[in-house]
Amino acid sequence: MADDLFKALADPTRRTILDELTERSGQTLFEICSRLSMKHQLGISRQGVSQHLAVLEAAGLVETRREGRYKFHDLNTAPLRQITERWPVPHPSGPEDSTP
Amino acid sequence: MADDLFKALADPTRRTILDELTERSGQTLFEICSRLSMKHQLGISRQGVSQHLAVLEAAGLVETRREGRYKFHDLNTAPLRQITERWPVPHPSGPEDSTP
DNA sequence: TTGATAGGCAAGTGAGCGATTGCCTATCCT
DNA sequence: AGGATAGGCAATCGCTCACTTGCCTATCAA
Repeated sequence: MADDLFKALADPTRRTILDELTERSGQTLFEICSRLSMKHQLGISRQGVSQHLAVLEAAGLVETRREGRYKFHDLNTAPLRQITERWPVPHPSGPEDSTP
Repeated sequence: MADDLFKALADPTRRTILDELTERSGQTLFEICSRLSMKHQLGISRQGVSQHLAVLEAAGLVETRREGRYKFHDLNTAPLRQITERWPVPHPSGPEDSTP
């Protein structure tokens, strides 16, 4: 359950994929591949990205829909709510509270 | 940076430790060891727990203070805020939205 | 000081994971 | 039909990581 979620977040490449889908949801595998190598200088194979997407999907962070030969990947951040529900985070409560 | 945070959350034992510290902050290593084996049936060595605590501390999720021969471990959930700041989570917006 | 308690350091081992490679299927265009 | 595009499956390799074992240091009580 939660295991899948945290495992999915554990990899930096997967987190970058989430960043890309945050910026633009509904991308195909090839689009994501291009972005990773262009914007992030990530030299990774198409299958590598595909496997990452599978892990993200297992965690519920990515949902997919097929249209013809295209498969679009949509972001779903809802599972992240589990985290702050499990370990309540105190309010920022006004100005920054730097620890002197 | 964020790497330490997600790596720390990736392990189920470490998440259980966070649960225990949520319930009762300021425990010592031995207290945490006892709780893990008692309440959670986790057969893990003291050094194992110690290493986990070090990882959690590197992530900023646990802060420590020494008093004599005791070292107390306090929970700090503030780093978790990064997560929902990075990938905004939509409001539950009223009643539960179960996916039928 | 001796013994007991609380914790730390370091090396070794086994399993899981990220990544690649090679080949295969499905859809679209001409 | 044929080629090109978009994606999937499976086996393999290397490396990180969790965990253990063994020994060492520091604080407190008798």
